[in-house]
Amino acid sequence: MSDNSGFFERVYEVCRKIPEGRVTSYGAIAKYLGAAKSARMVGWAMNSSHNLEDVPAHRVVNRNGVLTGKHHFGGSNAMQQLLEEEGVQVKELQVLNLEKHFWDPMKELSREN
DNA sequence: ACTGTGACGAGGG
DNA sequence: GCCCTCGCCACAG
Repeated sequence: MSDNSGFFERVYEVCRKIPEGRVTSYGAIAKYLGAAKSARMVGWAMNSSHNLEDVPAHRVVNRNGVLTGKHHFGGSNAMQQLLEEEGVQVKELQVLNLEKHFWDPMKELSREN
């Protein structure tokens, strides 16, 4: 834990901080890590975190609010299912009321919390 | 050491 | 307003 030796570990940590019923974008996480241009790396990091149950990758969607990574969740709509179970409305792999469910790490983690 | 990749994002046509 | 292209940067082979 806290093995911030690599960029990936950073992503994992932020993902774990995502509260239930909330979603964030790869770009938001990347920006929080100081690498806004490495949004792609965030998603890729999730690929490695795929084995880690501590990382709720299903709460991470793209800027469009689309469950882009659902394809990596086992090929089923497990990702959408999980989000709906948490109270996030999802329609056709797209999160409804994204702004309402959006969770900004920079904003939320920036505060005292 | 080098190249390719990749669950994105922003910009341009 | 939608579709396409480019950029980007850390990690794996």
